[in-house]
Order: sequence, then C-alpha cells, then structure tokens
Amino acid sequence: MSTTTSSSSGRAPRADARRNRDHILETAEQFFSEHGVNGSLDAIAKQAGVGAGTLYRHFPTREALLAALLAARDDQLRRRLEEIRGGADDAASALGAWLEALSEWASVFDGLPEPLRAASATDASPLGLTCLGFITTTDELLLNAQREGSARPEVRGRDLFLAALATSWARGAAMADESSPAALTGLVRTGWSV
Amino acid sequence: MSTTTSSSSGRAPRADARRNRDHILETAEQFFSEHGVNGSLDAIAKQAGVGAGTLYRHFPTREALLAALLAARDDQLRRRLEEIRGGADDAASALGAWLEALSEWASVFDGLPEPLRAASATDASPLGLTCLGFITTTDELLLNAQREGSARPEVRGRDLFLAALATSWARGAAMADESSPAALTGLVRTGWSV
Amino acid sequence: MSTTTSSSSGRAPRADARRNRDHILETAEQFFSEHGVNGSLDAIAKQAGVGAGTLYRHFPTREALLAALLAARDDQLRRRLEEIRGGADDAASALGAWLEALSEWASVFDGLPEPLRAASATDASPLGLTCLGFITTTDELLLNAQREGSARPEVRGRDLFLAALATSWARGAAMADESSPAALTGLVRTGWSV
Amino acid sequence: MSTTTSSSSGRAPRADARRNRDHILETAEQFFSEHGVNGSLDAIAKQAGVGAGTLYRHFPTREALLAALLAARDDQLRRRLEEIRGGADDAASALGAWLEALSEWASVFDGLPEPLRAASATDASPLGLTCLGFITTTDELLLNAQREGSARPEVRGRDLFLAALATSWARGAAMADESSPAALTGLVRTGWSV
DNA sequence: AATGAATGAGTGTTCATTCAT
DNA sequence: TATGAATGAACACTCATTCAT
Repeated sequence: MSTTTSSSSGRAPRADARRNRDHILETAEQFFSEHGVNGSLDAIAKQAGVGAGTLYRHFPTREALLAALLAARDDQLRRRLEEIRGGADDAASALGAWLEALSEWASVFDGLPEPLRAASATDASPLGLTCLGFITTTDELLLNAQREGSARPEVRGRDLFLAALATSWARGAAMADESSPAALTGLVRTGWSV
Repeated sequence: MSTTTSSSSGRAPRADARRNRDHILETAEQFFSEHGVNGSLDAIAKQAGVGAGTLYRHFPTREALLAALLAARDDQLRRRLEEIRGGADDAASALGAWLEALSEWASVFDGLPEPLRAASATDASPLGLTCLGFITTTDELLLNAQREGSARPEVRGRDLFLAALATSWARGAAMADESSPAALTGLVRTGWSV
Repeated sequence: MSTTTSSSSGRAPRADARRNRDHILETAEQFFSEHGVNGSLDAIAKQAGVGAGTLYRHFPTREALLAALLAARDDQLRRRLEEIRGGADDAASALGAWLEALSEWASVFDGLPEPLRAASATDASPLGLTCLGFITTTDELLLNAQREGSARPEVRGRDLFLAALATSWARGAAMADESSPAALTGLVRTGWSV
Repeated sequence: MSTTTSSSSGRAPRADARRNRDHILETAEQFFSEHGVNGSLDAIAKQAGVGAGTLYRHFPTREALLAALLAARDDQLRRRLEEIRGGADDAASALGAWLEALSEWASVFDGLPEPLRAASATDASPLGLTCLGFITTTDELLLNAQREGSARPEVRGRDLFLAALATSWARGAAMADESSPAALTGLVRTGWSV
C-alpha cells in the first residue's frame, strides 16, 4: 500500500522503476543461488543490466536486498504453514513440520543462515521483521503443542527458530555426511538423552 | 621442558624463529579475539612487527594459523576432559559437560565455528585433524552414556560435535537474548518434545 | 571528429571519465618509457592520481593498457604507411621501409616485443588484433613485391612481422654495438648467404 | 679440470660442497626445463634440499646459475661443432648447421634467449664469456664462408649470433604457427629479397 | 530516476636477498 | 661452511559504497 501511493502522480515514471526492481530481484535470486549470499553486488547490478547506483537506490544494503528476496518467498512459506495447520494430526507434528519448513527456507542460499541470525537479534531491520514474524508463528505452534502436553514448557519459540537456523547452517556448503541434517533435526526434537 | 632444551635437532638455531612464531601466535590470538577470525592477516603481521612473508612462512594459510592457535588451547580442553572424566557422577553428565566445553572452545573467536565446520568435513587439514580428535572423544563419551542407557542409541558423536559447533554459532556476535545459548544446549540434550 | 562531439550517446557524462582515461594513458606512456612494459600498474595508477580500481576499470589487464597505448600510435604508423606507399619507387623498397617502421614501432617501450609476440599468436586479444592488422598490411606489401619479382615467393607476411619484432627484441635494453639493429634488418632482407 | 685443482688442500671439506653444487645444478636444470629461466630460485633450493643461502653461496646471481648450467652443455655444443666441421661439404653449410645448433642451444629453457642477449652485450659476466666464445666460433665459420665466397662480406659473427638468439626467442612459448622457426632461419640465411 | 565512473583500502601471496646462528 | 628464518616491498586484483552527471 504505502509503496505504491506516495510520490507524484503519473503512470510512466514508476513503470520502468518497477521493472528494474523486479529484474534486479530475479537476477539476485539467481546469483545468490549460484554464488551464495556474499556474492558481489556489483556483479548482480551488471548482470541485471543496471548501474550499481540503481541497485543501491532500490536496496540500500545487502540485507535489504536479501529481505526483499525472502519477502517474495514469504508467500510460499506461509502457504506451507496453512498446509501444515490444516493437515497435521496433532500440534507436535505440526510444530515439527514447521521447523523443517523453516530450516529449508533458510537453506535456499548458501550463507543465508548467518545474516538471518544476525537480523533476528534486532527488530529494526526489514530482515529482522521477517524473522520476527516467523518467530511469532513458531511461538503459536509451540504454544499449541505445549497446551497439548507434547512440548516441554520451558522451550521458547525464539530458541526453536534459532535451532532451525543452526540446522541450516550446519548443512553448510560441503557436508561429507549426508545424514547429518536429519540427525540434527532429530536431535533438536528429542535430544540425545533418554 | 621440551621447549627449553635444544635436544635432538643439533644446533637449534630456532631461537629467534621460535620467538617470532610465538609472538605471531600471541598477536593473532589477541587480534582474532578483537576482530574475529576473518581479521586481516597483514594487519596481524604488522602488529607483530614481522614481515608478511614471515607470517606466511610459519602459517601458510589462515587455517594453519587458526589450527596452531587452537592447538595451544588443546591442552586446556584436554585437561578439562580429564576433569570431567574424573568428576562426573555418570556418563550422561560427563557427556553433557564435554559438549558444553566443546561449545565454549568453539566460541573463543568470533566466526570460529564456520571454519571448524568446514574443516570437520575433511581430514586433510590440520584443523580437520583437530576436529576429528574431538569427534572421537565425543564418540567415546557418547558410547559410555549409551551403554549406561542414558543416551539414545541412534545418536552419533559427529552429530553431537556438529551440534556443539552450531550452538556456538548461534551465540554469534550480537545476541539480544542472553538465555539462548543455554536454551540451545538444553534443546540438544532433551529436545523440545516430551 | 567523432571524439569531440557528444553525438549519439545521449548525455555524454564521460567528461571526467575521458579525462581520467587520457591521463592514465599519458602516465602509462611515460611510465612504460622509463621502466619498460613490466612496470607496476599500481604505480601508474598512483602517479596518475587515480585509484587502482579506476585503472582496472578502464584497462582490465596489462595487455589492454598496452593495446590502448599502441592504438594511439596506430595512427602514426598508418600515416607512415601512406607515406611509404606514396613515396616508394618500387615494391621492394616499400616493404623494406615498412619493416623498419614496424621494428621502430615495437621498440617504443622496453620489453614490448615480448607481449607483441605472445599476442600475435592469437586473435582473441586487443593486442592480437592490432598485430593481425599489421600482419595483413605486411602481407599486402609483400605480395606486391612478390608480383614485382623482388621478393622470394615462399616468404609469408607473418614471418616478416615476426622478424621485425625479433629485430626490435634484439635491440633490447643494453646494446653494446650500435650497428647491430641495422645489421639485423639487413640480414633479414638479404640474408647472409650469397 | 681447472675447478678441482684450486684453493687449499684437504679431501673432505670439498666433498659435500661439491655434491651440493652438483645437486643444485641437476635440480636447476630440471626446474628451468619445466618452469623456464624465471622460475623461483627459492623453489630450486628447496627442491635440491639445501638452504637458500647455500644456493647463493655457490651461485650469487641467477645469471651465474644459468652460466654454470650452460657450461655443462658447452661440451655438447662443442662436440656438435666438431661434427659440423668434420662433416660439412662446404663452409656455407657448416655455418648454416652451426647457426641452427646455436638456435637450439638457446632454446633449452623457456626465456633463455633474453639473459643471453643481455649478457652478450658485456664481457664482464660468466654468461657473457660463454656467449663471447660462441661468437668467436661463429666468426671463424663465417670467415671460412666469406673466403669461400658463399657469405656476404659485410656480415659479422656477432650479428649472426644475435640472429640465432632472436630466432630462438621468436619460437617462444606459444607459437601458433609451427613453420615459423624454420621460416625465420631461412630468412636469416637468404633474406626475403631476391 | 538512473547511470556508471571513481574510490582506495584491502586481499592473499611471492621472492630475491640478507644475516644471525 | 651451511643453514633457513626473516625481510618487506611488490604484485595483480576486488568490491562496497559514493557521487557527479
């Protein structure tokens, strides 16, 4: 709402700006997929066929670009959430499925968990807000499970969110052992102690 | 003892070499403490008062420097292991204490968990060997606990090591919430599900 | 003509870019004259009063810089070609004069023959294209001489170009014997055998 | 012969020095063959298993090392000379064969022609002396041919030596055109003009 | 609104040579 | 006599960010 209304009036001026923005996003998506989130912004601008300044106008920081990129995926994750909410037999399996979805979400780009963790500590950045939203969601699902008696009462949504991030992080670039991600997810769910 | 005697090598002309090496290590320790493991190697050399080439002679890669730095701390960690082995009432609490020790060990420098994770996938690097050693130790303690019946049988030492690293990682630079590290450690121990 | 008018491109905001580029070229010209073609690019940037990045933006490789430098001299050499074409009595003396001009051209900077030889093996680099152009010219003049019956039929333009380069190379930095260059040129023309 | 007699008296001291020297030479030969004459001296020392200082004691400059290396090949070239002297039908073909031998000699290592040319301008260096010897030889063969009437009287041995070097240089690392070396040799012999 | 040139500190790394041992 | 550690300037090249046009 707020982004479309502001400024002046006419039709044309915004048209190509929008086009530029979208094209940058597409390019960045591809680029981050290939080179990880630390890929050169200059290279993205060049590949998108825009000047570096243009990229910076739209996304003043790398984080802002990342946030915009993830916002586009928000819908996906939220749809997944609805699926989970609709389909899960109990609150515990809903929470489990959600944590796995989160972990996958944080694995789209190499190196993504790092800025997510950094952002999740604040609520002042666009990325931080995104994280906050998902933490809240996690809290809701967790609360359900706790009410149901299937989740420990001392656990907090923020911790689970962080754990999902950490699981993504551990996957990392080169993982010698394919079974580790699942093992970690299991660990977070049931712990190692009997 | 061994460091002061000239012992086997013959002339032992390493007097200043040793001094330099040690001084570089001290400087690097301080530097990494302040600026994280990605601090400038050139700056370390400069601050240590040696040429860049000298640093590179002793430590051809950043990883090698890191490994040497951690090797100096190995003793500490191993001593801690003996303490744990001697003092723990049962295998489960020994394992728990060891994982916490590991997690602290990986937290000395900002950004340390990252190269550790990367190295732990291989056994070809000095850092990788260090990791491997600790994974083995973890395996031993875990096995004890599993025999005791206090640890889940499907868990592997490698996963726990990775989890300890991930816990360190999650602590990260800016942690708004002080209780998170402990929460994560607990999560890894008992999981969130009842 | 084309360089002074803003003509097609629209805004022509390259005022300072152009200035920088030109200044870099001037500096490089002087620098290469003094220190040979292997002089430090960083030093050139510094002396030109621009950042290293600026130099690299304009000339991504040493070869590119060299090519640009020589392009500025292309005109000179081409004018000389016209003179030769206009003034020579016969095709043989035209070819001889051209080969001498080539040899001088390749002697402007110390060490220039080396990259020229390397480049003349390919047509993929800017420098290679420059060389290729001159090889073609040599071929034309040679063909004339061959038609005239004053040049051996088995000789090829590429060989003569290479010979001119080699003559430049032989001049080298320290030439104790002043008469050698001319001697070599003569050798290439008439050979040593009767 | 001359190298073994000089200096003091005893047996032992010189034994390992000699061994070192020889081993360095062998290593350098191999190294220069693989990496060209600009290969790292440090690497040679390391590969030879001696300290850098030892290498420098024996061969204070790169040129000195090169000269020693070539001295070992001198014999070969001189033997070739005897063959030529004995086997050639006339002075012209002897000279031609010798020039080819020279050109091959200067092609053993990548980049060798360059220091040879530099050295051949002086008589103050070991390499310069080597060159001088070959220039003299060239002069003798040339004189024979001139007496025979099969070589131009104005040509000098130094020029032919330089031309042989230049031919080697033109071969260079990457030669797209295989026929060029022969073409250049031919050019030097008969020239391009009829 | 967009451009893309400019910045310039920063990166890891190499190497011929000297010198303390 | 030999060692090899130390030197430290030099190298090419990158990139996030600013700013004149």
